[in-house]
Amino acid sequence: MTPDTFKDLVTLSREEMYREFYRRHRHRIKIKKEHVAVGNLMRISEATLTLSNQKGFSAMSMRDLSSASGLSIGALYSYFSSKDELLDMIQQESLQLATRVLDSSIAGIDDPQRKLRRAISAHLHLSEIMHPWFFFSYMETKNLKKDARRNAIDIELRMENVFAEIIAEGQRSGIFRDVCRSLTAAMIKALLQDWYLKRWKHSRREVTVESYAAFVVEVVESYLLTRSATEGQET
Amino acid sequence: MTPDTFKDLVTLSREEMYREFYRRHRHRIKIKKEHVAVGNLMRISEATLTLSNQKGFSAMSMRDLSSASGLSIGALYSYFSSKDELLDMIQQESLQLATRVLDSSIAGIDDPQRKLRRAISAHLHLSEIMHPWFFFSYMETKNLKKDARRNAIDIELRMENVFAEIIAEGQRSGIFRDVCRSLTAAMIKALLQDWYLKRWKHSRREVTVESYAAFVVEVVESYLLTRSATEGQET
DNA sequence: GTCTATATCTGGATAGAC
DNA sequence: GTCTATCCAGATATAGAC
Repeated sequence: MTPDTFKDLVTLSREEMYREFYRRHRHRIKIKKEHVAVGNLMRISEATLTLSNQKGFSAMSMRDLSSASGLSIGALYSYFSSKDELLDMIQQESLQLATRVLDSSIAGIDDPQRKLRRAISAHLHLSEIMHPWFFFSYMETKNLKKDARRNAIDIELRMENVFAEIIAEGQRSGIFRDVCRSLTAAMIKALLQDWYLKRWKHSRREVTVESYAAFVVEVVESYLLTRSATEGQET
Repeated sequence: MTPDTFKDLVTLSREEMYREFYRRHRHRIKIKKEHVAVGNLMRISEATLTLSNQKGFSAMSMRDLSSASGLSIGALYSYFSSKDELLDMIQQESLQLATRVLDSSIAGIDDPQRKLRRAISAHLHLSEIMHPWFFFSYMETKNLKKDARRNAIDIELRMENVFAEIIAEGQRSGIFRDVCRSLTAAMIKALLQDWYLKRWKHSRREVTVESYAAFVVEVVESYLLTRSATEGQET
């Protein structure tokens, strides 16, 4: 998957994405004209992400959000009924989108090694495009209310499990060594998360998504591939 | 380094540690009787860490802190002059302690491979004992004021650089392959951080510090060691 | 649908008694 | 050194005009 085709896959939806967002949360939103609601949801979400990622969601006041989004405080409350609900909506949306895109990115691939590479690359590219969402989701999870937090953790574990499953397939077909699947999957997740959590560091060093993806694949494969497979791999 | 000797190395200081803490920040603290100040600083810090790590520092109110620490609000302000200063004090303390312990843990070791293993193990054990401090430090960095944040980032990079240096030494002496040092060091850091950021996950899976350390070493070495060194390594 | 104005409450911080 | 009482800025949330 080249970055461009991937970017197309996701960006064509930016307009669409907020329409989906609106539809999924229609029941809590007072505004009924779709095109109005979608446009404002966009402004609200983007302002929330920017402000929260700078100083944290709970330190962002409604006044801040009002002036950054261009809507009055009163208007904001037509889109959610409390600040906590806003947190919830954004969190849910980002998790849903991530799982949906990832699942579809590996659908129909059989070869475990290709599948693993694809999953890594897709996750990195997605987090690149959706950077503010991923960062927000990670940092604010612990500030969610109990139920929502449990849900977020569930989804995170399910995503990690996608990697564990791929590794299991590779082990069954004999191309991956017999290492601990859950630790290896956790390691991959940690490396993927580091990309969006420490983006300033990587971009200061002029590391691109592609080169980072290549690096992660190299590390993971040097650990996972059986010796014979490794030798078959090399230049 | 066994866990016990390491634990001893650090825990003998819990009392001591807060005395150091007090001395380093004496200039901003109004209370002059050392034994009083040290005891209260302990209560204040521990309550702050617990509350902040649950719901975030900015969501913790002084009233929360007052009842959790057992000191009145008025008394709290004898130990710091603003909530931000409290954040600062704890952040600084945890960074200082971490660098100090890490530096000393690898001092005097020459062999790069042993040095690398030792640095990894020391970091993991330290973050295990000081878990709340590490978690706090990571999560609240972005909420610091500009100067303090820059300082925190500096220290983080310097710690990462310790790993890069070790790798460089290993490359010079020919036992490590010629891979990108900064990416590899960043990877190690990410894996070390994952240990304290996702501790609930690892402990639910009954992964111990030792087994996690062994895993990280295995992954890193399988990537870093030259083929001949690897074969020399194996069973 | 959106705004302005405002009610109500919570937060950080201080003053002064003990 | 510590506590209680209190100040007041700034927070969330609502009401009602447009």
